[in-house]
Amino acid sequence: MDRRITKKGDDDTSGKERPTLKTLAFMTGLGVTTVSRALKDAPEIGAETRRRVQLVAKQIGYRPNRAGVRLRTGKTNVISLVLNTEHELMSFVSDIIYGVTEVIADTPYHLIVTPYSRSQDPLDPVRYLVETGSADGVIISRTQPNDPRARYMLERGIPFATHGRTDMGLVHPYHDFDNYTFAGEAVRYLAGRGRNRLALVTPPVGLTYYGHTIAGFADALSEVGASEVPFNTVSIDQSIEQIRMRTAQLMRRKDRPDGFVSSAAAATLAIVAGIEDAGLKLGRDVDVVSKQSSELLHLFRRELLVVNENFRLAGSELARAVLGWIGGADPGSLQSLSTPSEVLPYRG
Amino acid sequence: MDRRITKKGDDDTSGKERPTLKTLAFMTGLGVTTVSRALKDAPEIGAETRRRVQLVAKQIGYRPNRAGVRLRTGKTNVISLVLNTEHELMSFVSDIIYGVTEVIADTPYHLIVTPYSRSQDPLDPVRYLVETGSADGVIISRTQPNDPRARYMLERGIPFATHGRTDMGLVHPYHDFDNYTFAGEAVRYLAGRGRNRLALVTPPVGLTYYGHTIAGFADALSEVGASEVPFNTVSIDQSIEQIRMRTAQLMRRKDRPDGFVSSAAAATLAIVAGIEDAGLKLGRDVDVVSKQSSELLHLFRRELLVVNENFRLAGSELARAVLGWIGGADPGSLQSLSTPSEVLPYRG
DNA sequence: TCAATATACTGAAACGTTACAGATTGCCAA
DNA sequence: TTGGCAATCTGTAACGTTTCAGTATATTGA
Repeated sequence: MDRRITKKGDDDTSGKERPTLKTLAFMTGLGVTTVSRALKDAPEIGAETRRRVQLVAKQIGYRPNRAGVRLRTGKTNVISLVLNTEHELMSFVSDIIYGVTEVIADTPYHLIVTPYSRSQDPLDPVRYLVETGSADGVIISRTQPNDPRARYMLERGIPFATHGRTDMGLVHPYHDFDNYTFAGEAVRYLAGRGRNRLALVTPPVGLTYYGHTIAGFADALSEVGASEVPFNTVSIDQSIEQIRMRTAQLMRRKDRPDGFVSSAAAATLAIVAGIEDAGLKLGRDVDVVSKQSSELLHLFRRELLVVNENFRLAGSELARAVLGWIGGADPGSLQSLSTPSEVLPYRG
Repeated sequence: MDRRITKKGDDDTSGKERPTLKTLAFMTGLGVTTVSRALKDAPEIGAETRRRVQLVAKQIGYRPNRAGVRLRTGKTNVISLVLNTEHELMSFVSDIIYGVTEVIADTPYHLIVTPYSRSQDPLDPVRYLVETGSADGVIISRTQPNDPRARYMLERGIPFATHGRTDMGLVHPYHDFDNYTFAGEAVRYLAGRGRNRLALVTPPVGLTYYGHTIAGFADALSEVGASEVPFNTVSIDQSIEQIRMRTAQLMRRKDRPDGFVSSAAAATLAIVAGIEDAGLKLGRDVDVVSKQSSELLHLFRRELLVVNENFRLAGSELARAVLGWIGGADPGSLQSLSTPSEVLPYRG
């Protein structure tokens, strides 16, 4: 069945059909080739012709057919955001998405979301995208120091950006939050309040920023002369209940910490619940510094100390980076690091 | 510049190139037409040929080229989720996305996210999608009783599903949470605890579920003989600070409410903050029943009373609905309503 | 036996775009 | 005048798919 409504004749300018190059060619009396080139400012088209074509195109609202372009050139005008469906339950995903869409709004690009589940190899969705040529650029998160996805995409020459850095001696665009500084500042702040037995709620083991975080934590600890209370059984991608229970256990011991540094807001809620389960009071018995991506923690407990991480910004930076690489920029110049805010106590 | 690496000859089965129908045709010794039809189980293809083609296709990992299909047939294999970038900051967006992706995972469909900002006409992105033929199906939220987007898509004959119902006498797929029942149950529960001066934190005025919510609230109020404390200056898409401030003002008045029904978790945080700003205590001076989409409110204050709304389910249902309509099902049969959980107090 | 018919397959055209290899025109130098 | 060249423009083919209108072969009916 043919979708077209008008009959086979080529010369219809009449109907409701979407205009194509052929339509423009007919209206201007030029050939489709000329029209095509005029629209992309090719040099061998006369200045007046060019203006004329572009005017008509604007008037009738011509938009290139994506399928045509994609079939002919391989260019999809698609950026794919690859997301883990299990871990990234947490809200910040929508912030990243909005950050990305903000940047690509004025471009011909579309954003497609490519999910994968815990059980899958994280490489699967990336391989799919590359093999089927479904995107011009890819954004991945949950980046690892030695990340097979980044390695694969570098090999295959497809532009991408990672949320978080790698450590493979390979250069590619990324955006990262400076978690080394975050953890360090958190420790220094707690030390400033006289806390000196600190526990760290780490990012997921294996991700690059896990390393950054524990390094910042450890370095600052020795700098200020505080000590670490090991809390290795907990990381932020565990369930709320797990974290809460483990925290309560920890806080009932005599050698309990008097300060926490938490890498995620959701985990912080659980930490606080655990602290209170153990009958202790936030701000008196223990202080908690936590990252957050929306301004909610101070509503939760005003004693909490927060550092803001802006995921919408991350999304924007990542989008800019991929687009930059697609546009031919040097990958090494498309790396950005976001500096943590100061540690912020509640200000009434 | 030609993308292809191998030379012009048509008969390459050698290289790393992605297999096409032509490749399959060459390998099987058939024509491309036959291969095409064999792959889609057309009746005029011999049973053995069909199996042979499908086997080879599986072996070499043939996947139809989306651009080719789209150009020829107009089928995009894309579902678009249209989102407001300003209001829907709140976390549940990611849940919807994951719900959608879960359903389309085993289909050839991709999910694209089409954003629009507050300033824009909500119809704009929908018009864009339809005019450029960018999607086979659309999912919209923030549905209004008389929704121009739904009307437009019905006119243009493009399958869609709405998150929330309309009230235009037109039939189309939707998924909705039963907010009438939610508000009613909340009132009854509060009345059961002896609360009889209740305030409602409404959904955004103008959306369909605003009406459902206030109706459920009002009906239950008169049923149990409680009275409403007007709180019209507040709705859930206001800023945290606004809600908090207004709540504090309200709670300092002598005719303050002794119960709240809140339509969103984020607003509830602000409500509680406002209550406490006024020096009152949750559970003693006032009770709050709130919807939530993740299990966080009980961590926040255990005195809170919650009702769960599952947005991941909503995403799945919406996706199923659009796919169903695309697949030719009766739109009227693709409507679903999700029943609220009971009101849940904290259970240690 | 012959025509009608069913079965299994096929080439060509088209969707909208861009790259390639011309074609046409005018102008200038020799 | 003529050859050469630059400036503009154009037709054809190709990307991978599906549909249309066949063709070739076997099967059936009388």
